Amino acid sequence: MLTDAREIMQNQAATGSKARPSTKAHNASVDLIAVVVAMTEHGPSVLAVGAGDALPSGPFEHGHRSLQSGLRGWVEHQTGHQLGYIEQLYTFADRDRIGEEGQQRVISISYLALTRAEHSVGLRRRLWRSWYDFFPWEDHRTGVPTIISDVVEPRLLAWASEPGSESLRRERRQRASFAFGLDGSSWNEELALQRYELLYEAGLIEEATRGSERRAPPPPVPGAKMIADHRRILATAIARLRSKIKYRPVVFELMPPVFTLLQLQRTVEALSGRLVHKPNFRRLIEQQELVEETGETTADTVGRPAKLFRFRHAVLDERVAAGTK
Amino acid sequence: MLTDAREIMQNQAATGSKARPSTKAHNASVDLIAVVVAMTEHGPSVLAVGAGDALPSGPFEHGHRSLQSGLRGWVEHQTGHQLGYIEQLYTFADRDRIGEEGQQRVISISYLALTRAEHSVGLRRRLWRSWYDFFPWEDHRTGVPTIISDVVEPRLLAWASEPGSESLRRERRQRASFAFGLDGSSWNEELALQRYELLYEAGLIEEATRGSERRAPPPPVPGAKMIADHRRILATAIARLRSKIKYRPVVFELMPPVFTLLQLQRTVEALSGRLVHKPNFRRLIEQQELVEETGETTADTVGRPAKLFRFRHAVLDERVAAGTK
DNA sequence: TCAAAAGTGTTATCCTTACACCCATGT
DNA sequence: ACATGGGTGTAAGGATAACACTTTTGA
Repeated sequence: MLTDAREIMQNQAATGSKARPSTKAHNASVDLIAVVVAMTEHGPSVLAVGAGDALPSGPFEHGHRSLQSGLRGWVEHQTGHQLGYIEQLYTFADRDRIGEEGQQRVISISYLALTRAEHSVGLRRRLWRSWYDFFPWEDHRTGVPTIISDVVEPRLLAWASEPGSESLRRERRQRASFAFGLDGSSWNEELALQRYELLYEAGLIEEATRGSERRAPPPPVPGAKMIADHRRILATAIARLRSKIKYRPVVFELMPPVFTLLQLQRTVEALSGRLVHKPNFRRLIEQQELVEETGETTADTVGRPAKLFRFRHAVLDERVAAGTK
Repeated sequence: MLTDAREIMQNQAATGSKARPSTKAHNASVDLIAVVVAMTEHGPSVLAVGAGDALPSGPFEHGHRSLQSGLRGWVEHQTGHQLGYIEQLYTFADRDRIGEEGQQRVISISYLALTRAEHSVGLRRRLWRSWYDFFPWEDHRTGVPTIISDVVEPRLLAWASEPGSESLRRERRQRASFAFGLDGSSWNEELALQRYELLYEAGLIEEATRGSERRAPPPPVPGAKMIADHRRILATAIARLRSKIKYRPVVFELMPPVFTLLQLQRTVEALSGRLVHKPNFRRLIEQQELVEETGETTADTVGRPAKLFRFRHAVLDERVAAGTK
């Protein structure tokens, strides 16, 4: 783990961060990518463009005042949708791409944005797709999906039984059990990214088997694919959001101004992919003083009319830690 | 909140992410910035370059295989230090900088890295500085630091009493109390970034008062300054690390291969800036099976010899959630 | 009267925190 | 003997999860 010879030879006086060698500009193009989430009739949904298999994105341009405003601009251009809450996800460097003057580095900065589907303006090419179209194994609201025991588990076990060292096989079985709640492990909805990466590593994701790979790739696990690594970015967003709703009041970005507690509960359940205990959920929300009654009740559907609530925006000043679990 | 006219006029057919307008390349230079943390005799420390007021950094170059390897390269060049654990912090766009051909966008990608101070090779310009030099109000290991009641609290209250609306003043007082544990609030060590931002907003940070500002800036709160926004990046790293040690076993990246439980406890305390209950800490660590006995005991110092432990690297496979609280 | 949704009360369990105390070793 | 660090037992308190049950409306 020592510095290799070349590095040592090159070392001269260390330079402070501002005294960088300016002999040559090392430029890259910068891409902004958005995972825009809203609740639709089909569940927790993500805004897609193109053939419904791409996240809205575009280059960071000189005219953009900031990264976030650049992102807002592209999403509005491509989907006619205004963004509210925005949070950065991750930055990564794509493989080199061939540009006009030889190879060109591309930096991609991904964001998670939350809105309401009705915020759209006009009817451009815009598509809401349930995120469970892309990750059918992530929806546990009606129990463990059959796809796990029917497809995911056997194929992961096959992968974990491939030739190799026994310790490698044991490690693979262990990771699979932990990520998907097999054997004695319990399901943890926040591991969405680990699950995707595990399937990817096992060659069970369509995007993973491309070009000159091995001779017989196993058939991929069901789930709509996306271009490039957009599905991985979506998995990152889902994991982040599932984690965040537990300690920050971000669900309300997805709610209409006025809602019932059951509607709020259904939203949380849709995001986390699992059911919650109704009486406890209501107590938790009211006890945290996240909402206040409007005084109105629902008149519409069947059943006893429910009180209507609105989010207490004041909690954003009062406390940092407050969420739905 | 509607799309403005200019935006609507510009809108044509929406483009998928790969069908971006390629008429003009929009390039930026990319900077990598590292917050390298280790435990030294002076407590939790950060690797500084220049006059001890800059984080190691350098441009992402074409020769770099990845963002992380570029970061490793720059840190090794500037400090002779090998990095182990690395995690991305945040990406931001600096204000435009004047380059050779007019203005030039600069993207900065910041990272948190954990190592041990002994990992250094050679003696280049390298400096470990306790992070409490930069944030003296963050060390609560020996009780609430006097600087809070003597300096921070009165100046924040003065700021919260400036002319303006009553609701603004109430909001400022509320934020100050919450962030610094004033009035009835309790201290939360994870709010390091919010505290820095609050002080910055109140004009109490030296870096905040530059150029043609108001007539009489108040004297800044004690604490070593850094160039540009490096101190803010450091605050981000501290907050991230303080949060992360609670649910991921990252402390061990800072420990020698073999250590006593008290040494581990001291490290956790140094990072979080507060003391922990010894018996409970030991039970927690052992119960989580994060460590295993080496069979050896310490022979050196005063007191009863302590058992030596090593980190069980296997837990990285077994579980994702495991930490020191 | 029944289904659907809104609610209330209470208990069991676990986790965290704190307190009290004993053990082993060197000066 | 006492200071320093290692180590065990146990109980109080709070948060979480679970179960049982009542209320209000529309079909």
